[in-house]
Amino acid sequence: MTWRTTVTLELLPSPIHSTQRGIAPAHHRCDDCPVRASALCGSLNDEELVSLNRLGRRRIVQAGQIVSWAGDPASMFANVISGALKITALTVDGREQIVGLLFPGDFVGQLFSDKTQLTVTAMVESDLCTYPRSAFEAMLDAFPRLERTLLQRVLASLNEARDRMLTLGRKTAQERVAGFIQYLAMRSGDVRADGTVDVILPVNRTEMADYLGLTIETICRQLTRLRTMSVIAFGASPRDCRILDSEQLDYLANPI
Amino acid sequence: MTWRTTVTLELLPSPIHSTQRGIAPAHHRCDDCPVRASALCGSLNDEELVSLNRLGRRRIVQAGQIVSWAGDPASMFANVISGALKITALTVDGREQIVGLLFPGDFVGQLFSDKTQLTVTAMVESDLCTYPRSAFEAMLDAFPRLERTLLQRVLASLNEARDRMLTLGRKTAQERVAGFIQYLAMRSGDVRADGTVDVILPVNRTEMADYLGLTIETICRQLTRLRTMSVIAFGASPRDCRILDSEQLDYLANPI
DNA sequence: CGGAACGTTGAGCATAATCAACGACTGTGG
DNA sequence: CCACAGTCGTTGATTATGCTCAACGTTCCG
Repeated sequence: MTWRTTVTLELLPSPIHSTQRGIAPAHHRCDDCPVRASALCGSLNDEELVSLNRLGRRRIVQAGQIVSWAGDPASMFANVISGALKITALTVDGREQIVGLLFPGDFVGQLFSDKTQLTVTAMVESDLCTYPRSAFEAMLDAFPRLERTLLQRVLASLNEARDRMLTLGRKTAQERVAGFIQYLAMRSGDVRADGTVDVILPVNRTEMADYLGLTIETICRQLTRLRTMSVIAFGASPRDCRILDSEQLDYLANPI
Repeated sequence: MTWRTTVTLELLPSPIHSTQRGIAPAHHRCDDCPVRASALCGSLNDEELVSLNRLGRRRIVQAGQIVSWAGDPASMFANVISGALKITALTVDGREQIVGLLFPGDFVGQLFSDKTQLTVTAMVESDLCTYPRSAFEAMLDAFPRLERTLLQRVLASLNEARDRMLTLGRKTAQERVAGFIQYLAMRSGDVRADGTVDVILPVNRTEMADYLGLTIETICRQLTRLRTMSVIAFGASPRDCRILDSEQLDYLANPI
């Protein structure tokens, strides 16, 4: 049994045929929320959480479904409980750029602004904990620690956005692709006994291209190149990636 | 007297031979601060400003001088009183991307984070109102309105950063250059009686290239192209730009 | 079996980068 | 005063990187 034939996709539900349907109960318990520690709510104590609890509604969005449209009034705010979403910007003639990815613990939504130029789409079935925007803004007034945590998150997002500007403005295709795999490995890679690292790509080739400002063909060619160089290998699915040579990958992502 | 020969550079002090030297008095009056309305401090009342006043120090930085180095401990926070600065990110081999421009009323500095990967450099002689980072963070605790204003600013910067990702990842050289001139016109253009708009480019060609993710030669060729098409014209200096055909410029920036 | 979505590979092309030369302007020092 | 160096901006010739267009393979369902 080789890596190439036996490894299966575990982390991500298939985008095509998700089985779960329906809407979670209106009120849920924050106590056993899987992202309580990592989400914004982590800055609140049990007592304060009760207020939030009353406001929050669970919402399950299917793969491909749009959560928030560019140009729409920004009326919602939400925490991601599970799944994966993309934030995209579009040119008038339809070229797409993914400007951010959202995973469990991240938040969605424009605050203090009536319109958004961005679209949020679920890439796989995702579970959101949503609040009316105005109610959440009121919570920020009431709980300074919540606001401070939000500020820190937004500052971190801004730093990440600026780092991505360097990638999009100045890096070659090879550096972008190698750097993306490296970033995913750092974020959620599984280091194995022999030093190789398993990474499940959370996006398909098209999304990878839209994230890195390249075309799908260029993504494929660069991945093939990395595979030919034995820097990475693929498992059963083209989303199961194993890093064979982290040092070389780092060099390709950040040459001299 | 034609536009091409008579218009002079007014807004920006020459980057080469600035005459003013020295350091402003340690304590200044916020009352007659030129950016009081537009800077973060605008959210404070007169009484609260007294506390800030005690902490702030004026600092004049010369053109080309670095205010904050990538990798340095982030110990300073400042408001821009006058001038223009750039925030840059660098690849390991020295390619540069300008990830943000700073003008009077904007703030400089990393908060709640011990290191920064970004470098801030004065493009022309600039006047800053600086605070020790820790002291400013304490002010945020004391004055919730200050923190709220900061949060709104950072959210706006994040939106701008994401918009720039679309430019850097998906737009052509023509769209980038036309869009940049359009952006400057919207921000600080001077509309004339005949409908043309005067814009003083706050950056030289190299900085324009580093901002738009292009080379200096491509910038020149695109500007020449716009000039040949009579969409823009240049005055005495290559930084004095006049928009002759705003409609066409908009079409070139956002085709179909 | 057939269609749809996704992924890969090839051939040719176009956009922007690279390399090079030159003009305008400014300040410096002989 | 003029020669010179330095910076900035412009233009030309050539190249290369990544895009476009096209074909085809695989997988998964209906």
